[in-house]
Amino acid sequence: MVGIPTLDDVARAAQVHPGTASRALNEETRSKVSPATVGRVLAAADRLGYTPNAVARGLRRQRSMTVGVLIPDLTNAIFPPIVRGIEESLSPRGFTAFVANTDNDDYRERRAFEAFRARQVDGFIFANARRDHGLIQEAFNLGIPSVLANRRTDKSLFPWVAGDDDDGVEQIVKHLVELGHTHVAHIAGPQNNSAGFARAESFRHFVKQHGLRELDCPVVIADAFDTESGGSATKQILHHFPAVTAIFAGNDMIAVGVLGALREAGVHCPVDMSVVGFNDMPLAKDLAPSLTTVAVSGQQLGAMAATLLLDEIAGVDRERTVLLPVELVVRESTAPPRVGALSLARQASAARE
Amino acid sequence: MVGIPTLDDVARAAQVHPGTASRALNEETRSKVSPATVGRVLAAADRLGYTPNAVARGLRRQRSMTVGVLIPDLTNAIFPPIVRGIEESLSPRGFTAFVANTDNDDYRERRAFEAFRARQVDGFIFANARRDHGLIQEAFNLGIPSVLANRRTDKSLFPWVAGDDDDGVEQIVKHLVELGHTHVAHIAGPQNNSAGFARAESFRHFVKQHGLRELDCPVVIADAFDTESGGSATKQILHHFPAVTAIFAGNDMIAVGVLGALREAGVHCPVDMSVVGFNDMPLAKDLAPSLTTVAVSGQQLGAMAATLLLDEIAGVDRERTVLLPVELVVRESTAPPRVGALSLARQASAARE
DNA sequence: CTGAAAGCGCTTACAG
DNA sequence: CTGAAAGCGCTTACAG
Repeated sequence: MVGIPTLDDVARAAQVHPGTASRALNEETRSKVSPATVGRVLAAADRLGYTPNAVARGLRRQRSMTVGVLIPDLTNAIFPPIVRGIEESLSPRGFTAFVANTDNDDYRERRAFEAFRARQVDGFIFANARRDHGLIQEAFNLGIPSVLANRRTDKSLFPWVAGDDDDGVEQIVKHLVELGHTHVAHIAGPQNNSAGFARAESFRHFVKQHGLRELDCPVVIADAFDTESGGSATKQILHHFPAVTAIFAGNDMIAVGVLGALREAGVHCPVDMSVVGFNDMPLAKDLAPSLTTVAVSGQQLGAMAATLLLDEIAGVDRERTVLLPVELVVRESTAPPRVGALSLARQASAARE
Repeated sequence: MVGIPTLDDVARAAQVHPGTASRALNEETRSKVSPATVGRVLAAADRLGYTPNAVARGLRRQRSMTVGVLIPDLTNAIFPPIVRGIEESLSPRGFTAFVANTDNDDYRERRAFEAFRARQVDGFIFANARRDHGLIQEAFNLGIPSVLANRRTDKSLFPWVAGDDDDGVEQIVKHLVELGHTHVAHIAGPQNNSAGFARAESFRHFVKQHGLRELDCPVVIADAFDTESGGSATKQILHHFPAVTAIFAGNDMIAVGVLGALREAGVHCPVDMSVVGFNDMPLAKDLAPSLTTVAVSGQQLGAMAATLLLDEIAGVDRERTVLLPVELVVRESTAPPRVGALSLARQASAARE
C-alpha cells in the first residue's frame, strides 16, 4: 500500500463495504454494526495506520471542526495564555484552531477573517474587539457563531468572556486608599477598547466612592496599551499633577513604561510613587520593583471562550457573559506615600514646570 | 439564495457550466475561457459574494494550503514574533497556519501532530526540536515536508532556520573581554536543546580564543530557559565562583532570573556583575537595568522558515540551512569590572561559603 | 472555448 | 446488520 491509507483501503482489508467501515470506525454509529465486524474493521484500521481524512469528513458533514482565532497582537504577553487556553479546550473535543495576528489593522483583520471563512471554520473567537467593530458586526449579521474574548463590542452581539475588571479596579483603589494615597492618577488604555474604557469608568467610580476628590485623581488616556504610551503619559502626570503619589496603569505594559519614565525622572518607586498594573503578565513579578497588579487567568479565559463557542456551535444555550474572578497581587511597586513634603526629585520635577 | 453561495450558484447565475465557471474564476486557467464568459462569471461571483470553498478545493487538489506550526511555549516571548513572521509569509501565498503549543510534552506534541496530519496539512514548521527528536524523525520517515525553526535536531533531517548563534556568542565574549572581564560565567540552556548546546560550545571556544582561562570561565547548565532556572544557577555561581564578574545567560529569560537573584543577593548589576542575555525579547530594553543582549529577528526567522517550507512543498530546491544575522545590543547591564577588591556584597557572599 | 463526467475521501439516509 | 448509492463543493483530463 503506497501513500496514506483511506477508508476504502480499510474496508477492503476488513472485507466490508466502505459504509460499514465508516460506521464501525465512528463511535456514535458503532452500535449499528455487529461486534465481529467492528473488531475486524478496527483491526484493519490499526494495522494500516488509518487516520480519517478530516478534510473529507468536514466537507461531507458540513462541519470543519475548526475554529478561527483573531488576536490583535500575539506579542502582547496577555494573549499567548489565552491562545493556550483556547487550544486546551478545543483539542479534547476534536477541534483545531487557526490563529492570526491582526495588529489592530482593519485590512489584515479582514484578510484573516475571509481566509478562515473560506476554510469553513465553524466559528470565531475574537480577541480583538473594539467597542464599535465593523467586522464583528458583519460576522453577527452573517450569523456566524462567535465569542468575544477579553474585549467586547458596545452592542451586545456575541457571548463575551473577560476578567472582572470592575472588581479588579475596586481592589486596586481600595489597596491604594488603605496605604494612604489620596492623589491617584490613572493611565487609561485607548477608549475605543472596551477594557480601556471600562477600567477608566470603574476608576472614576471607585475613587469617588472611597472618598477621594475627582480633582485629585486625574485620568490620562494612553495611545496604546504599550510601554511607550505608558512612558509619555507618566511624563504628563509628573508635569501636570505633582501631588499624585500613585499611578494605576491600564495594563502591565503601560506599567512597565511608567516604571521606566519614573526611573528616568529620578522618581523612586515605590517610595515616591506607587505603581499598579493590570493582568499580571508573565514577567510582572520579575520587574524591579516587582509589579503590584491584578491577576486574571488568561488560560482560563481562553478555555472558557472556547467552551462557549463550542456550545454555541452545537446549539446549546449558554450564558452571554462570563466574568472571571480576578485577584490583586501586592508586590513591591506599591507602598504608603511619603509623609510630609514631596521628595527632592518630585519637587525638582514640579519646579521645572 | 439561502446560505453560502457555491460554484454551482455562480455557474447558474452566469449561465455557464460549473467547469467553465471554475476555470474562469481561477487565475491560472482563466486564459482558457473567452473574455466575455470570464466577465460574466466574475460579475456573477461578485454579485453573489462567492468565495471558493477551500476545503472542497483542498480535497480535490490534494493540497490543503495549510501548514502546521508546533511551538514549545507560546508564553516564551521569542516565539510570538516567529509565529507572526510565519503568518506574514504564508498569507500572501494563500496558506494558513494551524498553531499548537506543545509545552515540551511528548504527548501533547504527538496529539497536535496527528490532529494536523488528519487535517491534511501540507507541511510542518517545528519550532520545538530537541537534538534527538522522535516525532521529527518520524515526520522525516513519512516524507512530510517540514522546516525547523530556531532549534534543530542533531541529525540533519529538514532545512533549518536560526539566528547565527556562533557569531552572537563571539560578539558577547568580545564585548566582555574588551570591557576588561577575565572571569566570565555562562548559564547554558538545557543541553538536549540545540541552542543551549551550541551556545555553550561557542562560549567555551571563544573564551579560550580571546585568551581567557578555561578555569576562570565556568559553564553552569540551567534546567530550562526560564527565570527560575536562571535564578538558581546564579546562586550557584555566586557561591562557587566568587571571582566571576560577568554572566552570559543562555537567553533573556534566564537573564531575568539572573538579575533577580543578583538583586536578592545585594550584588549590583552592572557595577559588581555584568549580565548579558540572548534574543532581545520585547521587554529586554525595559528591564532595570536594561539588558545587553543579542538581537535576532524572530519575525524574519519565522518568515524565512515559512518560505523554505512553501518552496519545499512546491518542490523547489533550497539551501538546507539559513543563519540569520544577529546583532549585539549593548545596554545598561554590562560595564567594566570593578577594579581591585571585590565589592562588600560579593565578599560577604563569598564569606558565607 | 465549453460541456459532461469522474473523482478527491468521507458520511448517511435508504433499502433490504 | 450490511450494501449500494448519492452527494458535500470543488477541479481537471477528456471530448467535441
